[in-house]
Amino acid sequence: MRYWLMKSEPSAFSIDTLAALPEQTTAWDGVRNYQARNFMRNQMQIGDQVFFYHSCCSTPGIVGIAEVSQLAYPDVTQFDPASKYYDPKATHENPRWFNVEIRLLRKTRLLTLKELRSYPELTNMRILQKGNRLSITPIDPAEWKFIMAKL
DNA sequence: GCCAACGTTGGC
DNA sequence: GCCAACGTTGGC
Repeated sequence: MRYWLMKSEPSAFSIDTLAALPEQTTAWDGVRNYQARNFMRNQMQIGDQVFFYHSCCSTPGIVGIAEVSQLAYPDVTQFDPASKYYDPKATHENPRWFNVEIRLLRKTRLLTLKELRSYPELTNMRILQKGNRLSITPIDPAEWKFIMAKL
């Protein structure tokens, strides 16, 4: 089993949006970055654990724990001309973009980016590196354990 | 709103 | 295959 961190902008889709859904499950669609896609398509397994992270907000940080509840399948928004995630180069025969589904396990306190930066144990985290923009990043098991103990 | 960093596109 | 231009991300 692997561990991940997945970013979402709360103005678009927050932890509370997820919590309010009937099954507390959502398709992680709209990812248009090849590295992030490859993580979902090639590596994510059902049961993988996920930190849900709020980015692009006044206080970015980890706000919840989720798990992968469905393996990757073609992202339906790439075929929808009305969607802002529409990709004219994608076809049903040869889809470009994939998404997993995740289910909320629980909300947590807000563990801020600032606090993450304060722990020497976490200095190698991808999300703390300068210039990092990747919306899905793997988390080291030791880092996962360390963060869990702080939540 | 600013700006640095990064990814993607497209001309050559 | 290179690289400049452009668009996007995301912290501050």
